[in-house]
Amino acid sequence: MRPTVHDIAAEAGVSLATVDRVLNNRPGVRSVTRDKVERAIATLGYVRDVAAANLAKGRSYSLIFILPAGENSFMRGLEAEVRAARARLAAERTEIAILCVPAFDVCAMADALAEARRQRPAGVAVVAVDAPEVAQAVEHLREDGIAVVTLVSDLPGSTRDHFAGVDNIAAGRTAGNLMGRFLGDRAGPVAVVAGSMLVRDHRERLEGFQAVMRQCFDTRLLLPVVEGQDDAALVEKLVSALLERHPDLAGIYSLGAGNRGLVAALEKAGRAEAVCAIAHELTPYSRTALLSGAIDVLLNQDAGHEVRSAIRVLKAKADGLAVIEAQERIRIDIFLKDNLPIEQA
Amino acid sequence: MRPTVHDIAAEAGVSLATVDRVLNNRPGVRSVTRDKVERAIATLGYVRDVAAANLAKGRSYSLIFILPAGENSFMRGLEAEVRAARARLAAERTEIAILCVPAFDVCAMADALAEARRQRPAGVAVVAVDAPEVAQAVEHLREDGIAVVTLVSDLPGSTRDHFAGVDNIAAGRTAGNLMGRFLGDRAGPVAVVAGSMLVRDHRERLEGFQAVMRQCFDTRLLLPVVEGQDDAALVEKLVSALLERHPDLAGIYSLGAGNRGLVAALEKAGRAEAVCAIAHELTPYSRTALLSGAIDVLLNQDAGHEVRSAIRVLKAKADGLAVIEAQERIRIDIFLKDNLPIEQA
DNA sequence: ATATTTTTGATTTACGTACATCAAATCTTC
DNA sequence: GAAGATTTGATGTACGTAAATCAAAAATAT
Repeated sequence: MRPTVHDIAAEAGVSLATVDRVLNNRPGVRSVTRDKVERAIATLGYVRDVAAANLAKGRSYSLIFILPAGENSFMRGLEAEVRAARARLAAERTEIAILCVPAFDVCAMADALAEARRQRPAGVAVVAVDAPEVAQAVEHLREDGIAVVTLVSDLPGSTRDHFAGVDNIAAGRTAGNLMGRFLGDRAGPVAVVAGSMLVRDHRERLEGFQAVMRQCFDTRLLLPVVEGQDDAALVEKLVSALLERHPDLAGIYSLGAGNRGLVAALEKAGRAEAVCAIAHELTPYSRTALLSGAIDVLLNQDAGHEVRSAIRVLKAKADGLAVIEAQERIRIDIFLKDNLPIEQA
Repeated sequence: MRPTVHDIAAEAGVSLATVDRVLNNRPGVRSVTRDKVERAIATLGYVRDVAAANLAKGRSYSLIFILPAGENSFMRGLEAEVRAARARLAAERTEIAILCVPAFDVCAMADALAEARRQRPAGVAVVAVDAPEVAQAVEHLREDGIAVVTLVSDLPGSTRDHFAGVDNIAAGRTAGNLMGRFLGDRAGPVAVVAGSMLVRDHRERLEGFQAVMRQCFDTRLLLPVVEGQDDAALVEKLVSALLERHPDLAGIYSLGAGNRGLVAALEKAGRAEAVCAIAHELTPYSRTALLSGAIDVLLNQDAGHEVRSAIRVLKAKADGLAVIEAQERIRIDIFLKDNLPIEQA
């Protein structure tokens, strides 16, 4: 049987009230007495029952998630994961509210953060737009003792408690390594399609990709980056142009969204097989393209993991507890058609 | 404020006792009354506070982990993860005991399972040896209503509740795909080093690897499998022989343990760079080899994830709850030197 | 209508911890 | 050794649910 506070009191030869004073370090205990109690705790191996403690304290966690609106598949998947987590955590004194704001809109995001602050939650998770106004709004939250976690996209200039997302430089490097090795001695240049260089993730992926290509595959010609604004139609136009201009194009690294356009362009040109395509994020579209061979490798961040990690960290930070960094590291998934997880309904 | 059972009683116009009868489906409630209560639950959006319920019930989970003894790096890492989880879960009414049994010893494992059964835990997690006696012992546990999860290595002939591990056929296919593409047009045969064909994981990895090589890279000569018994010294000897016999050896897939031997052989022959090596499990040794270039790709299963997943599933099964399959799927990590996680102390 | 069974209400205790109050005991200090 | 301050004990209530008891009410059977 696990020891309780009563057992500690008996073992230490003090009253329950004194044990309580020691456990919750309240004043009015002589150090000799405190020692006695602490020794009893150690010998009996007492650990506080957090469930009972939270019940007694009436502790509950209210969290707010701020996500970009719009029809980005990945972001909608992320939202679905937040909703799933909310349903599960309803039974565990944790309430989650979701705020959707227009994508890439600095003012809207700052406003949403201010609104979140007004609601005085225990913590806020935000897919951050990398702007000073947003960093400023995060500071205000932190000043009010609200835990803040950035999700997917970080905000390095701020004092956010934690970033729940992948190392995008490493992701870019990985893409570079795979591209270089997959192409081997095959001739032809490599193109990079980004969403926008204004977004931190994309800049970092590009940086990593270019670094590896320069370092390890320096004979390979790297074409200038084109920006598709994460828009499928624009991406298709740009990639079609690339394919036309470079009949010997060997590979394409698509580090943003809009993969539908990439695949459409490749297939219309009849070069889906010939060109080695590496893209990001597993969505219904990219899954199909991977299986058909139009895309060769998909790099992915698991939205479910990111959301669950963000929640764990927010709760821990709200209670002033340490987080296990190793457990909260979000890994870069590499999917080939052979290790694609079964599609879920 | 979240509604409580009292609120339900008030809303439904019945007593607390009746609400309790409905919630815990005890007998003695007319269906009309039951409906009233259920409607109140729905309208107020009541969800049972599991922490309070478990406290009241005095519910606690005792789990037993059965792991192979020996100096296998991966298994010791797994044990460390179990210990870490035990320390964390002590505060959450979950007690974990660890039983180590000699590796690959069918009798010892059956005995351990019988011993576990005697202790009447809520659940048992076991790194299963694939043998009928073990499956039989698992049946006995299940008959006693004890939840059973296989860990890392499955036991398909049994009625275990769940398998917490990776799809090893997919892992083998992934290795095959990467090997084929990394080698490209380079000439030379590919060798496979297994631990033992008596172990299910290894058989499955081999099956997947061979299938992809035959299917997609059929011009590549695949040498007959050699078995290194997961022993570094033996692996070194076998790989050295392979290197000598095949001066044009292009690649090696090591699907078992003993990577120290693999790397030693490659380095002594001065062919660490030239030969494309794909191996399994991230350990301090394999990490070094990946960074030095001796190993080109590491496939890994995250022991921490597997342990935490096993615990979640065991608790859910013990309570007769459903598990979220998507959340419990253990992914195959693919590590290149570029996406290797920071080493933890 | 009465007897019998079934359903419901009212109330209490318990789980392990937090927190508050007030009295009693023990220390300081002069 | 008395006055004051500090430390400790005893006790009660609360959190939200589970589970039990016994009485009261309502339904059903005779």
